[in-house]
Amino acid sequence: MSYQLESRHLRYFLSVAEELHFRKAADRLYISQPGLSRQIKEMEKGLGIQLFERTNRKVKLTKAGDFLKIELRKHFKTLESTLAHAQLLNKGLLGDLKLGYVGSAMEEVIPRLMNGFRKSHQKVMFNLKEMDNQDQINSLFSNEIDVGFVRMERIPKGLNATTILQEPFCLVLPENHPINNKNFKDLSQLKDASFILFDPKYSPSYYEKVMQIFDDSGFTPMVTHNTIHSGSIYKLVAHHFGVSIVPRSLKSDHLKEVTFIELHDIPQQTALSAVWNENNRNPVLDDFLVQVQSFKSVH
Amino acid sequence: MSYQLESRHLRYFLSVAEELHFRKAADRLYISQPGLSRQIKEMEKGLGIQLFERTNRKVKLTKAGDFLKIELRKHFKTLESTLAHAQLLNKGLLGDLKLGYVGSAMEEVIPRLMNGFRKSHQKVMFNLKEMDNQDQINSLFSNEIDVGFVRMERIPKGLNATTILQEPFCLVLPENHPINNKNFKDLSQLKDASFILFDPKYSPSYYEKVMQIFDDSGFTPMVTHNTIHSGSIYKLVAHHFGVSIVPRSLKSDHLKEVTFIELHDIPQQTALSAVWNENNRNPVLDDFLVQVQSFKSVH
DNA sequence: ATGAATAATAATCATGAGTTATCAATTAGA
DNA sequence: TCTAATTGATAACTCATGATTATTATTCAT
Repeated sequence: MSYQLESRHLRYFLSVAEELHFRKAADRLYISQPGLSRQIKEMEKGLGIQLFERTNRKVKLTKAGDFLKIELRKHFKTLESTLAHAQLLNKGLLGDLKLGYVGSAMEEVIPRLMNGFRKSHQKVMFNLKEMDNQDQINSLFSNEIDVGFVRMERIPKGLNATTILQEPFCLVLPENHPINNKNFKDLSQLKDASFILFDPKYSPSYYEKVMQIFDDSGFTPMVTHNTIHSGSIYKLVAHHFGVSIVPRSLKSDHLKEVTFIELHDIPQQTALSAVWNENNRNPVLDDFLVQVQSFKSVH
Repeated sequence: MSYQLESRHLRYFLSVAEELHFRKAADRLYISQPGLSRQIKEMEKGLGIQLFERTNRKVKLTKAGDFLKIELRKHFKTLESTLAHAQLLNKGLLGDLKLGYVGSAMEEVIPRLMNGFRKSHQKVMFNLKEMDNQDQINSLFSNEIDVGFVRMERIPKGLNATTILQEPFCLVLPENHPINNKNFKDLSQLKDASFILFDPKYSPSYYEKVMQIFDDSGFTPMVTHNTIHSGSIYKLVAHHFGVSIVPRSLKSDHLKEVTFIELHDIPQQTALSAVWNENNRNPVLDDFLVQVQSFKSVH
């Protein structure tokens, strides 16, 4: 264990191998010639390999030396690119980001965020998974996802959150329903209707808030169907299985079979929040959260 | 240029990355814990990469650190095998050896030498080329071949040589020739015969020696054909184009159409020599020359 | 609270990389 | 056949820095 080969030896060796001249190589390395000679000698002795043939006037590579020159050059090249790669990873310009989200976040928010983010982070890969609120919270604690997009009032301790959108609710009616934007006054007009709502398991606090709306309107709705997909809700509404209430971000102008009525006059709104684990050390996360902030400032 | 990454840093980093514990890693490296901490910190600062997440009680790899752990391990592995390869090259256990030779050397000598040599040097590749004497000498000086097998008296200065075989000449006669082993007395019996001899250009000194034999026998032969291939000589002799004289090593018992008569009673013999450039630094050469010496001691 | 575990800091030491000065051997030119 | 120039190796010494010891700060377990 008396000798340890260091990168320095390899660098020095390559310099001499390229110059085939100790003085010139030493100049190039900004060290003195005797120091270089000593290091090369030590390397030769340590490896048990004759690297150069010195004829007191000429320096020549041996077969082993010539082989090493070629191989070690490759070696430094790959080391260099490995380090460059690690630096990108460190800066968060390379890596992956795992997102969980409730379906409505995929309508607008996530595509927009990703679009802005990839301008500066082309090499970051996104892993996307639709999940209910509670699964997102669990996955955030176990670091299975980096950011969650949830609809919930109170974020558990240990997680950080920021509100992305604050939006009113929308009533969803079939196209030719007697109530429309013109004659709609308040929700009590629908106290006898069947309601199709998001599954309370998907987001209990969201469900609770919707129920508050009915409370304020003085009736308890007849909930006939539950689902977690807005598309399913619209289909059921179109086929007269009932009416529904959804966040405005799920409103779509492309649908002919259903109409939307925004509920401006009630105090309830629903918020979409981005949530993350404060101990998450994924370097990509920091940059992504900056993107989230700039998204908020625009909307 | 203030910071230089050394192998030491990489070794230390790998140790910590594997133990995830500075004390244990330091023990494994036979250095003190503070020294290790300093080196890692220096490496992190130098590369501008956060390698570990230290929470004062736990050490954890960052994404970049985890990536580097994997890559640098590979790195050391390849470096190791590169050095091992170079060591083999240095010892002459790996590499190539270029041989030039006159045709007769391929009958017995070269196959035998190669056979013995490959027992200890399986990985050495031979490059074989039949050449006339002068081409071999030139190729030795220009290092196009490492060893030559020639038939010549005086080896040029700058080359080393050793005699491998000293052998008598053989008369070559067609099968049913009036002269045979029984009634042969001396060469003057063939003073009226046609002779087929090796081309003097192929080996002038060899040719000169054969001519001395005729001189001593008191006649000048009628040389009707020249060739450089013993096989051609035998064919021509078999078809009664003439008789010939060849080195004993070209005698073959498998040939039915020609007979051989060894010329014991004349002073001339012919020598096969191995020749090499004394400045040749091919490490395989040294070991091969040892093989040549041991071949001589057996014959 | 208390004590054990762990990494970081501070101050000091000592190894060995690097320096200067010189030599020995070879080559080139007068 | 002398120099003079070139080039790598040696010897002695300097000093930068890697490593050590002693200590602190923090956290975790009891």
